[in-house]
Amino acid sequence: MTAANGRRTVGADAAGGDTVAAVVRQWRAVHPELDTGPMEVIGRINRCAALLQQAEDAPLRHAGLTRPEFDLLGALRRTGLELTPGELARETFSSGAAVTKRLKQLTERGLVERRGDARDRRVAHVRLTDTGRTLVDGILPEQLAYETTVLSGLETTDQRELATLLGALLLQLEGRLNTTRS
Amino acid sequence: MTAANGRRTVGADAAGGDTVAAVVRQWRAVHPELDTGPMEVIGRINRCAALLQQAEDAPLRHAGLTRPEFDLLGALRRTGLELTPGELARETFSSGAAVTKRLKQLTERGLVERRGDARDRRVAHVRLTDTGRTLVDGILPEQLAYETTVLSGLETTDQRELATLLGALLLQLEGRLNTTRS
DNA sequence: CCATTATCTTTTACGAGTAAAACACCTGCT
DNA sequence: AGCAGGTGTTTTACTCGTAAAAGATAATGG
Repeated sequence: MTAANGRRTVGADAAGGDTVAAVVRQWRAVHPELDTGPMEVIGRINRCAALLQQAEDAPLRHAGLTRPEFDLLGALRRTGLELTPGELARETFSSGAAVTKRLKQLTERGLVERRGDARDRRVAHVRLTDTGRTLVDGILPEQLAYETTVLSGLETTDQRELATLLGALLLQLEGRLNTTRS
Repeated sequence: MTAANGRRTVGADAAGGDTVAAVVRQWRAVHPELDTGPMEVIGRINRCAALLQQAEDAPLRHAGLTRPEFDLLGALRRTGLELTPGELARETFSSGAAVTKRLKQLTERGLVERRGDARDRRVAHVRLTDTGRTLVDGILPEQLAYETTVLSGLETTDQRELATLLGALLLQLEGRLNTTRS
């Protein structure tokens, strides 16, 4: 009872397939009456995200950045604008408090600068420094190249198909979750 | 310049599609020479995972459990065995330290019990209490029903196709990342 | 048989995110 | 003008995860 790698596993996952398939098999053996369809989608999305986050951040780590930090810098770079902390929070899907903390660190490292608004003194405007922009522009190609190799196990047509299906799902989720504030 | 919901956005995402598509369009405008293909897959996986985690845990929260806690209980339930902390860590893809902390809380709540090993006094064996098993068996159908509605925006055939593609990707990732310990 | 090394688990110190409150400032109404 | 309420940002208190070290025990090989 051993998986493809050397680690011993406890369950009925010897018979091939990914780890999520093994988990689903176990659940079906215990609760045959349940429809495990959703687990095969959601479980795999979560597991892929977890594995990708471990893997994909290698080029970032090399530059001393975390993914959330890079997302923040990237938002400034790809919009080409100065953004306020609130806008950065929306662009990076994180809380305002988290953005505040990240800005503090990125400012200390000289990657972004802040400037107060003349009219409305509550708001700040954040922009990339030259150093910050150079860093982003240097990392991005490496990051994309790395992601390309991570996905290289999948045919190009499958990658596109996957992107399309995920896009459709995402569209539903973003619509549903923004309206259904239960 | 407004997204489907009411929140103002800063970039060029008015033209429809999901938020990841909008981000990719911005990057392409700034760096037309880069192949943004991988972002459309990986970005969407990450974003889907983030949205699903907010949404999907509603039935769990209702039962006072976090997803990692439920994963731990679920591992015990679906294997039907007593598991050691180490095995639980592997089954739930988390660190040993995290498992230790969760076990402490779940034990205090009377959902799991521990028992020492007679032969090897380093290891502990953890099992569900009756309360714990009842809780898991009560939550699981709700959880699956909820996940079904979350995915209901996608045709059944598309869901299956998505599950298949994700399974193929996951198989690659799990193989690659377990061998390439860079 | 004892020392070294490996294994299993917990502890410690710390970093990072969150929700809620606090601040600071604007805006519109009377 | 002045205040009530709204908005943008930061602070506070807390939770949770992690890495690394510690602790305890087992296995191996001179």
